Amino acid sequence: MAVTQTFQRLKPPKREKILATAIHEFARHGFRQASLNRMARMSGIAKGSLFQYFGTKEGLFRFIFDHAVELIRHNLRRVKAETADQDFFERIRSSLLAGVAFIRQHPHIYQIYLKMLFQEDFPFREEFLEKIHLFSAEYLTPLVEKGMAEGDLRPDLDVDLVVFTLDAVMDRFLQAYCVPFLDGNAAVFQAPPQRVEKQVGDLVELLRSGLGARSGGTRLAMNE
Amino acid sequence: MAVTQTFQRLKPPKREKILATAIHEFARHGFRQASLNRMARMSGIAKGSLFQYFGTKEGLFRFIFDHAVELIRHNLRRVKAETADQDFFERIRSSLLAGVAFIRQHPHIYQIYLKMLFQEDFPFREEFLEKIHLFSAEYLTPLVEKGMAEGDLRPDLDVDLVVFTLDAVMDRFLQAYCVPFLDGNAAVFQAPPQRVEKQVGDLVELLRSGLGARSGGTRLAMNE
Amino acid sequence: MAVTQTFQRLKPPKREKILATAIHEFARHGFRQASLNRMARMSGIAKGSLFQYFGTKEGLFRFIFDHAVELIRHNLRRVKAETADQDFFERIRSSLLAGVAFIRQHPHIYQIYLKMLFQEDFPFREEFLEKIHLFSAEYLTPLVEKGMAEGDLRPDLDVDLVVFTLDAVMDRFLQAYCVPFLDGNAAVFQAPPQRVEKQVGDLVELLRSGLGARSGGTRLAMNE
Amino acid sequence: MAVTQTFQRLKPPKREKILATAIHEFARHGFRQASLNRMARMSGIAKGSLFQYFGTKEGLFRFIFDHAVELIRHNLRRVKAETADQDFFERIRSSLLAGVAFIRQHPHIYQIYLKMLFQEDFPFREEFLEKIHLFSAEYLTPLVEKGMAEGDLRPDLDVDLVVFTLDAVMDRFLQAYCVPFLDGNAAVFQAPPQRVEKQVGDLVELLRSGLGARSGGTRLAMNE
DNA sequence: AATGAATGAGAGTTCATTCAT
DNA sequence: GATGAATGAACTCTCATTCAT
Repeated sequence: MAVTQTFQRLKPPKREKILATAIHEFARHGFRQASLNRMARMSGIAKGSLFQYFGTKEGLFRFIFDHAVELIRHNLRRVKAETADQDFFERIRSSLLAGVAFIRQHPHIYQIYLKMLFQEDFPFREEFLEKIHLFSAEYLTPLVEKGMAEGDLRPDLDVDLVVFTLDAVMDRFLQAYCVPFLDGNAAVFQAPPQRVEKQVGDLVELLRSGLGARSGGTRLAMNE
Repeated sequence: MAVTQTFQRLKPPKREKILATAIHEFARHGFRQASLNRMARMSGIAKGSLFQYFGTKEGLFRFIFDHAVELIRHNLRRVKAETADQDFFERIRSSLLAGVAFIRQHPHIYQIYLKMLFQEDFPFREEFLEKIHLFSAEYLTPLVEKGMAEGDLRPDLDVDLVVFTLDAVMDRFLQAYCVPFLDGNAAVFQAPPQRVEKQVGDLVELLRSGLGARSGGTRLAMNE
Repeated sequence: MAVTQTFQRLKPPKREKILATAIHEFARHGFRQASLNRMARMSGIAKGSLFQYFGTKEGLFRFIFDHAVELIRHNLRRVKAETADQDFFERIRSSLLAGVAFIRQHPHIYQIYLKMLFQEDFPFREEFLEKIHLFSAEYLTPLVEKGMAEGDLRPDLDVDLVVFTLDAVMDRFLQAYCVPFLDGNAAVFQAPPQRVEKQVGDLVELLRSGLGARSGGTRLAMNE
Repeated sequence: MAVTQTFQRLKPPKREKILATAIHEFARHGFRQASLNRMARMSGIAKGSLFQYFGTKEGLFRFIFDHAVELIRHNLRRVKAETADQDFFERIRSSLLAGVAFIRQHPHIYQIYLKMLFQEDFPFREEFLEKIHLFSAEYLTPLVEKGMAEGDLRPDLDVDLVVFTLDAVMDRFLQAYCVPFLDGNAAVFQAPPQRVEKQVGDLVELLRSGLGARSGGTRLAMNE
């Protein structure tokens, strides 16, 4: 167990304060460079207590990590359920908007995610990489399969390749759209809402014209 | 100048040894966590000498950085020139293969690149981000424009959106394909050559069917 | 605050030991050349602890500095009060003797004072120089003014010039008398007490004969 | 010998350059904190050469030191000779003005002098202190003795006490007047010439009224 | 259970000095 | 004789972790 009962039994405000401070610190500095000294100072908690609760720095990070995974998993499930009756490209649009909303709400967690992606000396990196494959494996794949079954997608496409491509494009869109709003210091994320609708819309239209069943830019052109 | 003449005048084997050790160290640990102590120990020189050569840790990194930028820029130019007469999608295929080859040859540089992408406290990160926009701005954009002018691409596409999509897909392909071969410790990159050809081929075919002039749309139109 | 509560809460013997060692070190070597390594070794504590207590080398020096300023200020006030009813030249004599006694009791602080006077790269040097002007401004000036008002001094004298001269002579006397007893290494200050009385006496008599009311100036004025 | 013949045989411009740079460096940073690296860089001379010429850092300082002592001694002798026919207080005035002129011409040497006064870890400090007693012993004492013999000074004065007082006052005057003009960085010494005449004049008048033959002392003597 | 003082290894950096060229 | 590359000790400072209170 990465965290003691002692911590779980703390009064919620204190627990939240510690959690928030730790997430903030790891988001700003990554794992190795994060300082327990700073965390203790900023959360007003004794340094020794942190060790009592989490054993080691790694134990604390483990706790944050699990917490974040849970948040994300829960979010994906919710979006999946709420969009079950939409057409394929609508679901993609909704997923992207949900992604932006999530990052807007939890910017620090997204920063930790970005850091973990390529920072090899994070602990659990292997496990982390496996877990984010959830997105493709558990989220996108069924979506694409359903989309093909229901005729929203061109029937000649390879499912895995489509999943790969969508994953790449969507992930990169989130990065391209959100990173500029992540303040280097804190988590100030305020993107103008009208712009994101437009940009997501354009991207989804491109995907639809390339992958959609009734697609084919030329034909549309000829029709006009 | 980030490096002294002293370093440039060293005997090549020694110079290479120091360079290789430094690249290795930065690739494994990022900037902040990289240790000049380790570098000195591993390259068999005195710690003080590193400072004589590069002034500061940042100076050393700057040197590695410029070296890498030069390597990449040179590579891109070469590929561009060598593929000038190919059709658009052939060029994309060649670019991807060249990318894989480059990473295979310089795995540590690729690791540093990946770390710099999201590790906020790298020095020169701003400059770095500007420089990798070269890829889109100076490399992909002209390619796409020429592809559209010569009728390889559907004429209804927005150039910027296509560039964004290609950038995302190609970058993610390189990550997806190459990262598993990057040993956490060192730079052991040995991917079976026949597989990369196949995978690049499949990806390019998907792009062609989605974005190519004679792609799905027309055929679907004929079907009706 | 230049020093943490941590330090203030230490058991007095340990606190004194650290303080004494630090004063000793700064007295011997000045600021830049003083070594926290040595201090830690000599006071038998860990190097890290010094930083826990004082934050930086400068913080430690700041603490010593404030401590010394307080000592000196307190001493001056005490002497001023205790000699309030004496005639001007008696007060000067008492001040000099008090100065010698102070240096005898706190030789290291006097050494630090001397170093700060002309060692330009001490921290707080500006502040320090301002503070020692206290001596002239807050201590000597009122003394001289009272001395003139009460007819102890020749009425034709310029107050500022007298203050300047007294400051110079007294300061130089303390240097000339005390420096030979300051061991280069440690703080061995043992001047034969009977000699200091004699020397101070002689000096004050010279001052009296030059500046005293019944001396030359007035008579010359009358002669003209 | 503190300096090799090699150095003495250098072409004068090079020799001067090295000397000037070294004086500048020791003036700015004192002995320990002065950096041979910087000296080598600023004088355009190889670091190794400095060691060839002077053996050690201390050897170099020794050379500067002797050079400075020679300059000062020469200056004192010149002033003494040039003022041989003046009255005592005129000579004091001339000496002060000559002191200001010397510092104006060699500000760096004066800075080194000030640093050596109280910086205990200068090499040769003992020897240095002995040598500056030259001023009192070889310069002031004969002046005072002659002044008394010729009736410029009150006959009741103790020669040593007068020498001590003059030494203190004159030294302190030079410090008080010149230090503000010594730029912390370089040696920019530009004091308005008309002011120094006035200030020296006032100080000398005070001395004359206190110590001069036609002042108080005689009358007191007559009173007895 | 909570604290925070103590620690020591390791970080980047500077520098006088040596010595092969 | 002149050079400047090489060195390693010492510097200030940080930090995760331990442990007595």
